[in-house]
Amino acid sequence: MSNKVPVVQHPHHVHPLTPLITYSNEHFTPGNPPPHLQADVDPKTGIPRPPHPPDISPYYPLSPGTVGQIPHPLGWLVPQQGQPVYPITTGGFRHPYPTALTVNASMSSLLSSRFPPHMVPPHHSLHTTGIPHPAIVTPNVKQESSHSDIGSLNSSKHQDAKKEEEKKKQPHIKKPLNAFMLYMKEMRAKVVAECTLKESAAINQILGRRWHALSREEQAKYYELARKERQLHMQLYPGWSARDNYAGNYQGKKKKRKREKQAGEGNEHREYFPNPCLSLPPITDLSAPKKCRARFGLDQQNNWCGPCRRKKKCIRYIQGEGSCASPPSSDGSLLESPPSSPSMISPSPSSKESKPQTEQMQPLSLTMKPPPLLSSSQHQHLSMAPPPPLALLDNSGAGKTSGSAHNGSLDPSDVSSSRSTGSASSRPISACHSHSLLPSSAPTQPLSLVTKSID
DNA sequence: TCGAACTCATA
DNA sequence: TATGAGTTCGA
Repeated sequence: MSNKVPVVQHPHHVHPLTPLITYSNEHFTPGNPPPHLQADVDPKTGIPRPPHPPDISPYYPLSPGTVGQIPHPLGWLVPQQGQPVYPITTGGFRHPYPTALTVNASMSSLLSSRFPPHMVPPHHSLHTTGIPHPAIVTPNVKQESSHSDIGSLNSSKHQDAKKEEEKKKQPHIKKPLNAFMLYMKEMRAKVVAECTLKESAAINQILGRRWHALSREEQAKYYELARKERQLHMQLYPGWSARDNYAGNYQGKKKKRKREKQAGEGNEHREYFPNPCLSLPPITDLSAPKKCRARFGLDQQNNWCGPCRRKKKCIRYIQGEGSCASPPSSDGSLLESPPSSPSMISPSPSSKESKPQTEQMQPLSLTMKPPPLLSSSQHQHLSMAPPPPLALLDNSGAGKTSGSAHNGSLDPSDVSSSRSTGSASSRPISACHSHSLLPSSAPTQPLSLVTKSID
């Protein structure tokens, strides 16, 4: 990941509101020189960059001089005397934030934020503000590849390294955000606020569910937005294509090993838990330890069955003990006893074909990152813990997530308390989920999800 | 399969 | 501080 240069990206800077929130200079971090006095050159990349205050998305095409004016976020895209190159649909995106910020503005900033001016190819000189193009990341040319000098045993490797380095010197043109990404960017903050979630993975899951809960119309807007962004991207970088981006701009970034998608695991959970927050069981990985992993532990992976090694469905116990496929059903949670009828799964309006039932049985292994290295005994402990009582979330009528309408709380305290209390409480998750079912049990607490394992 | 955004944990 | 892992979806 040495090539992933966060030069122009800062996780917290993408909040759609930041452009408005942070316009005031008083918001600038004390000690920071006034933006206009700041050197605009990124020390790392040498690329001029906008003197954004820390809170402002570096993408946001605001030059210091524009502070206070709040120009149209797409201003840089708007040719002096022409129509915006990048017409933004004014379709009614919902307002993701409580502020008066229009979604259009928000979305516009999302878009424009990726296309600040100065990185635009020369022939597309749309602006002269000298703001780096967020979609272009000049990778840090690190010395890491110089290790090939050592002995230069392998001249070919050396050459490769050089080539790679040269590649690195070329700015990396980021892919335009796809529809989901746009949606994610916009909604992340909201989800975080609602659920007080910190774990990006969990948030993304929620966002994914919400995404599918969106009406087609809403999705279409994002698709359209993404399409436009792609078009714009293509305009800005005529030679660019997703493929090229991969083949040409690929900087040798180490691939993340993607978690094996456990047979559509994600989707069925989506179906089960329309409520973004509620949908995340406190301990999603509980099921995993029931497999070879639990049995043998991490230190005996050689004993695991193949699928388990690949984090796939354990075949051994499905066939042998069946514990994986059908964990002891102590409380009748849905997880343990898959829906007997498809009606249990209320398809979201835009959901794709429902997954095979077998997939529905897949344990939910999201959100919860189990302790990095659980000892076998710990795994055993986990495996003996009551199965995640995901229960009862009959999504009917809830398929369409209406944002904060789902005000379920997954406050860890709820979970823990519910665990130690009454019978119904032996289902921590259901307790959480039940907020929507049993409103009385849950005052309006900030949503929170337990993303860490519970003691 | 990769890459996009994002956060957290770790070396 | 940098990197990897983890999640999502689209291309």
